[in-house]
Amino acid sequence: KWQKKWLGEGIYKASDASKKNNPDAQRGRGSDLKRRKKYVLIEFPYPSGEGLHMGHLRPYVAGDVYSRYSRMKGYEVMYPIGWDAFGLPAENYAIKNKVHPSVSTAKNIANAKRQLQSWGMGFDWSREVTTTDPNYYKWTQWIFLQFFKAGLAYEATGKINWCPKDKTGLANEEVINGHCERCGTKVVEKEMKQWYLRITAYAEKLLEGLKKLDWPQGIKTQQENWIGKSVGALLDFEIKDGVAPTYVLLHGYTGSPSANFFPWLKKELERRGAKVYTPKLPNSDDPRVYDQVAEVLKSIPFNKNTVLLGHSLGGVVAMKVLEQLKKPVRKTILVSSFTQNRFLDDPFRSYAFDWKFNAEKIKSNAGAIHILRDTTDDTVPQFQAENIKNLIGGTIFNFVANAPHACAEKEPEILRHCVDSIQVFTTRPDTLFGATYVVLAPEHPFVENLKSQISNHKEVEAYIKKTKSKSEDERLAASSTISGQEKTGVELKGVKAINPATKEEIPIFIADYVLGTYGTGAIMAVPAHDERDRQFAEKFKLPIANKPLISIAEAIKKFGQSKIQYKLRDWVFSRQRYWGEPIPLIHCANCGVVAVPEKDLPVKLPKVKKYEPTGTGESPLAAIKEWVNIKCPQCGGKALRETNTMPQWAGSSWYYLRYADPKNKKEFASKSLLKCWLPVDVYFGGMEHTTLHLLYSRFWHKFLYDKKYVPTSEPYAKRVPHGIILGADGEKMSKSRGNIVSPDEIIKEFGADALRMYELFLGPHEATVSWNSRGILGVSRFLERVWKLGFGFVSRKDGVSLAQPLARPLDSRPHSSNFVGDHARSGSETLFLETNLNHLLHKAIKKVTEDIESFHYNTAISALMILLNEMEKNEKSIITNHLLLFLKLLAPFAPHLAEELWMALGNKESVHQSEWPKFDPKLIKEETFTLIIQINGKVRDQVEAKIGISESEAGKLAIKQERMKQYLAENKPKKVIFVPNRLINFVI
RNA sequence: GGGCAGGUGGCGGAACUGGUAUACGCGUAGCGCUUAGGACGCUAUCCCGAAAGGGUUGAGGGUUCGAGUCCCUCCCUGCCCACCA
Repeated sequence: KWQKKWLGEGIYKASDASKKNNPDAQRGRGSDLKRRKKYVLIEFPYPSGEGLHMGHLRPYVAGDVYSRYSRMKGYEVMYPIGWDAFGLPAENYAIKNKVHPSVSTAKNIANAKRQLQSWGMGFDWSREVTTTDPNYYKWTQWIFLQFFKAGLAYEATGKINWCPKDKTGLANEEVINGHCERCGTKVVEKEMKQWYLRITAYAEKLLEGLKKLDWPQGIKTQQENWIGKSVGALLDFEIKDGVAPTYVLLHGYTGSPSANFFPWLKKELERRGAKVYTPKLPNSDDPRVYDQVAEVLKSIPFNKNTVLLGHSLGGVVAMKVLEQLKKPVRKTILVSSFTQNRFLDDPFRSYAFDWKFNAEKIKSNAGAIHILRDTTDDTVPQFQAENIKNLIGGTIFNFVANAPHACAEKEPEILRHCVDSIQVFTTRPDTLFGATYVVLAPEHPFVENLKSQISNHKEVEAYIKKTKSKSEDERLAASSTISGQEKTGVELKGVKAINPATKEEIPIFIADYVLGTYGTGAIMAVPAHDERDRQFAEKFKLPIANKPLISIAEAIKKFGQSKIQYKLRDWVFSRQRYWGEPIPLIHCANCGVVAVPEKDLPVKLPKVKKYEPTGTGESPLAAIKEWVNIKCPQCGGKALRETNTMPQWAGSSWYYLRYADPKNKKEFASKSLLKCWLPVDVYFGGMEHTTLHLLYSRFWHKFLYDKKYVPTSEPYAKRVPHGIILGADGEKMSKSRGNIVSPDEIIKEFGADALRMYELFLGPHEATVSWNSRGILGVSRFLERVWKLGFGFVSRKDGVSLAQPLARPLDSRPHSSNFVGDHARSGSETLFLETNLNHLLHKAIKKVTEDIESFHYNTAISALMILLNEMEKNEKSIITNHLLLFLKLLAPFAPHLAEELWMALGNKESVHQSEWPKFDPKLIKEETFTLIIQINGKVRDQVEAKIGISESEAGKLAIKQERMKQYLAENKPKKVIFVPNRLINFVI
């Protein structure tokens, strides 16, 4: 009854002050209030086929109580709700049952909505949003394009976490102990081209912003650790004989020896004593291969110690040169090169070029082949690296160039491949003198790099193979017993590194205790200072040199560069699945990657026949030719749509912004409304989102803030996390355990008020609790007693007997006591009792108010129970006002019962629109207190005393007590401690 | 191994900046009301003891007139991270 009425009257609608276009204006009720809004947020649910469960109930009830309370306090409250409706389950359901996800999603939403309303949730339904609604994801795509335009969304080839069951790539944050966060399947590594969001660019801001947030320290620390900032240095350990005597550097199409990284690289190599040739290739704007090759062969002497480097088309020239050589060179480095006529940035004149290669000849002359691929290359397609490898072999090295297509002035990564050196990251550059060996991660490119020089190459290969085949479980087992576990590794024989400080030659190892994904994948080992290095050194009988430290600044200045390293990785942002927001980009053969123009947003998901992921790394969208094939919006030429979709985290990264302005068609939300509502004042949610949603949405928000689209630097001012609800057996609720308690069933049996109150009464909000089905009887009885007290009072007062609308049959016999109506009362005795009740009520007002504000709902309910016990004892002296106050305190917790009784007492306006009571300090003041009398700190007696009693009076009063005689008759107290209004302690 | 949160009756849990440990509820027992009841009401319920009294907050030590609360050592549980140089 009340749920319908509340919904009909829209009592939970948050009104926008901005309609008056004046967000700072006085709002809400109460004349002393200024800018009083409360934005209360809960994590919007995923509408699954199973419906909402206890896990949803906890934060939602907490948020509901808090918003009802805040509304009564006079705040303009926004407590919105929506649906995080993209995601795998809907898609998997579609695969199985051939039902379009939008159909099942709509059904599930309707069901969840019914549930939420039956729980008595006071959401503002007029602001409902759904992430799968094109009107919503239009803006998700729009925000993505802002990232893209800012260079914070990029496509790169790299190893990513791949879930074989869900057949999709995962973000780092979605991998839990090597398993898929969603389905629990073991995650494998897969090399794929993926879209990334450059969250690492915001690492420092995300860290900095935490400081001023009113979040629990534990949550902040977790985010800090996840971002994992380390301040240290990059140091280069050159390899003995790592510098070749001769270098030949070949520039690319339209290039010259004075462009890009060439001058810098030449200088660096010459500084190391090498001879460097950087020929100017003829006709570089209209290159004819044989002219260029002839020029190189004519002017440069090649020998077995030559390193040949070609950038871009220079790489093609290099290959052609190799076809002609008589003897092999030492090494060939191909930077951003290719084997097909596939320049993307210019109509390249191909007629003059010969795209047939003598692969065998090149292979035999090239020496070690390094194929350097800039993963951000926008000129040469990424797959060209594979083309080269297929043609002539060699190793692909991925790196992020300082400018796309390696066009920056300095590209140290290229230098590193010219001069054989190992770069390490360390937080202790001051211990450099004590570095007695170097350790590489097994996947470190160096091993391939110096293959020919490593004498025990077979042994090394075997070790690498072994570590790669180690299962996740084995790795976990190894790492969980770190201290006891023997470290493994293999020395790379035949090569040595040079400690830049001592100039000593030191051995190089590979070992799996060094991670390929952190820092540079290589460390300098200082066994004297590092426990892990010491363990390793002891096992392999390596020297442990206790050398003096140098200053960090000096070490960095002389031997390297300072470096701040984060554990945080860029966010893998593409998924090879159907049911997600299409990434709004277009691949054009001429223009490269082009953003879908804003006017064409949203890029709607097309209808498909098959939802199955292909498993090849392409989304099912790739199969829809008529959707994929499109004209390039820039040049009008043939182009293809990006077929990857966004991860589920996309829609939830900004939904709280949309709530401020859910119907807006021109922008994702108007600035004035954002200014009106932001930031979210209280955000209720689970611990499991600490390093996922909470981090992602802070990142989006900070980006939007930098672009001046949102008015605050942080989205959520306060975070209130909650513990999980376990089954009665203390285990996680699950179908297989059969310990699931459904909120819907509880409502059927006990009603929504009992469900809500018991959930809150179970324990502290942040604690893990078990659902004990019997325990709900406690709050259920409490509510029935409230009912009896209230209706007994009303029927007595009005002389009518009222129907009993409770589902549970109540005792039909008349209540044992006799109520006295307001008007029938008189006399000093009842007045005294009335005052006493006032005292108790006002104490409860104080307690309940404070407890709600600190989210100690369990003790707030306990205070209500104590109050009810007292009111029942004094029920003859209850007046209407007492009951009204009580109902107000009860209203946030048990909104239905409170409303029923409230209306029965003759009110016209809902209790939820009434004003939260203030306690009167005068009424709370106690006149007496229990003076505790202690001997040597042990309680021996107690006596009632007046508040404010002095020490000497208290002493006299205490000594008078009968029981004190045995202690104080013979001994004079050595010392007396008096705590005013509390205790007196005699030390004897 | 690291970080965070904890360890209080038969159970869920209270206890403000050190000041009556066990609030509130569940369960249990007795009584009342009942044809009966797993409904309702009343009473009792940390342990030992007939009582006086004594003991008790994971274990042990310390500071203090006084410690569940502060300090040290150790044990255990949950969550998160995990060889991050």
